[in-house]
Amino acid sequence: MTFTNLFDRFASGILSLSMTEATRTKLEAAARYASALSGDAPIVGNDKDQIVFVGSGSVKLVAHASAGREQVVAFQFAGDLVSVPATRAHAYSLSALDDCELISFPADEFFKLVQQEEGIILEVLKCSLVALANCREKAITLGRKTAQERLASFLVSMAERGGTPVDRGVELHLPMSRSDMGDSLGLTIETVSRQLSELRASGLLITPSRSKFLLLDLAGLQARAGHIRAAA
Amino acid sequence: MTFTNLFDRFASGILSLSMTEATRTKLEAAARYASALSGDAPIVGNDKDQIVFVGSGSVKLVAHASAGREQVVAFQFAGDLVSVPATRAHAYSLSALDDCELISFPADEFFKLVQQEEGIILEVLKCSLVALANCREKAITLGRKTAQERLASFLVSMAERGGTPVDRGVELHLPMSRSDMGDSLGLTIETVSRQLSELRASGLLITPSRSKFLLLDLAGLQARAGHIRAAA
DNA sequence: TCGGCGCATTGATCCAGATCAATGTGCTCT
DNA sequence: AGAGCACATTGATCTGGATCAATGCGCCGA
Repeated sequence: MTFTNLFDRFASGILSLSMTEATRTKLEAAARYASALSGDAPIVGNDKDQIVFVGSGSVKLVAHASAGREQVVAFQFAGDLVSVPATRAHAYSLSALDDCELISFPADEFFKLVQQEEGIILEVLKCSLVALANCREKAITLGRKTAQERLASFLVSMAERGGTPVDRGVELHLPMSRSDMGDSLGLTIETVSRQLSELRASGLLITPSRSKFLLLDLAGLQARAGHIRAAA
Repeated sequence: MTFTNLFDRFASGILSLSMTEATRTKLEAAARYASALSGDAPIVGNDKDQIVFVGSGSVKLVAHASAGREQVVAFQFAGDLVSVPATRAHAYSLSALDDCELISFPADEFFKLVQQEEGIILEVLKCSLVALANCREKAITLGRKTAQERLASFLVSMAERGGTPVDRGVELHLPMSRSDMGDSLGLTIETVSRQLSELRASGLLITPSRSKFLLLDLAGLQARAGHIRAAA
C-alpha cells in the first residue's frame, strides 16, 4: 500500500467529507508516515503532543515511569485515532504490536489546520471521548479489581472489539504478548499466565496457540469480570 | 448566585464568543441546573451520557463495580467540563465534595446543538484531551506505583492545580476525605493515613488540620512520586 | 465550654500477587 | 525437518498493602 492510499484511508475514516480541498492539501503536507513491525523501536517521539492515525495493524501506547516501570495505557487498532502526549511527569511512546502503518501530526499543527472544519473536530472529539471512557474503565480495573477480574475484563473487552463468533464460542486473535497484557493490567507476566490457566481449568476458554484464544463462555467471563451487571 | 449568572459563567469559560445567539438560547433551554453539598446523593444520573459544567465548588466522578467497590475516576473543580458516561460495564456518578453548582446537558443534545460551532467543539475537545491525559496519568499511578508514590503524585498534582505558595512552602486545601483519596488512588483509608504519616515524619509536609496541607518540600515529594524526571 | 461523634491514626495479622527459580513449548531461521 | 530461543507455564517463597481491631482527636451543636 502506498502512503497516498494510507492518507485516503485516514480521510474516509476520520476526516469529514465536507472538508475543503485546501485543508486536505495542507493536512496531507503536514502528515508524517511511518510503518513498523513488532520489536521495532517506538515509533512516535515525545517532545511534542502528537495525533496519530493507525492505518493498519495494531499498536500499544506505553507510559514510562521511574526505574524502568512501564504501563500500557491503551491498545489501539486499525482505524483508531490516538493522542500521544508529550513527556511531562511521565514519558509516552507508541510501539507496534504487529506490522502496522501510521500517520502522525504534531497536535498543535493539526488543530490549527482543522479548526474551521467542525465536522472533523467533532469526529476527533468523539474519538477522544471514547478513549477517555476506555481509560476510565482501565482505571477501575487497575484500582479495584483482582487479577482474575482483570483478565476476564480484558478478554471480554477484546472480544467485543475484535472477536469472531464461531460455533463453540468466540475466537480471538490477540497480537500482544503476555508481558504486554501484564503491563496493561498492572500484573506480572506470571500472574497473567496463572490466571489464564485458571480460566482454562474452569472451562471458560481454550488457547489453541500463543496468540489465539477461543472463549467458550463469554457470559461466564463477564460474570467474573467484576462488572456492575452481567450483560451489556 | 442565580442560575442565569451560572450560565454566564459557563458561557464565558467554555463557550466561544463567536457562538450565535440562536445556539446560546437553545443551549440555555437544554441546560439543567443543580446545586448540592457534600454528603448529598449523587447529582448526575446515569442512564444517558451527560456533559456537566462545574460552575463552583468541587466534585468527584465515581465509578461503581460489583460488590460495592468504588473507584474515584477524577476530582473536578470550578470551571471544569466533565463527561459522565452512561452505565455499561460499570456505573458512574458525580458527587459533591463541597457546596457546588452544576450545569448538565444530555450529551447527544449538547453535541447536536453545538455541531456547527467549531469554536465550542474545539474547546470541548481540549477539555476532553486534558481529561484523557489526566486519566492516563492515573492509570500509571494505579498500575505501577507504590502507596507512597501514589500519595506523593497526588499531592504534587493537587499542588499544581490549586496550591498557594507561602513562605514555608505550598499550602493546599483539599476538599475530599481520606476515604475519597483512597478510592482515587486504589488504596485503603488506613494506607493513605500511614503514608501521610510517613511523609510527615520525613519532614515533607505538615497537616495543620484534616483538610489543610502544608507541603514543605515540593521537590522532595516529586522525587518520591516515581516520575520519569524530577521537575516539570 | 463541653460532650459526642465521625473521621483519622496507629497497631497486629493475613493474604493476593510479586519475586525468585526451574521447566516446558510454540515459532523462526537455516 | 531440526535446532535454538524467546516466550510461556508452573512451583516455592516473600512482602506490601489489605483487613481486622483499638484508640485518638478535630469539628459541630447545645
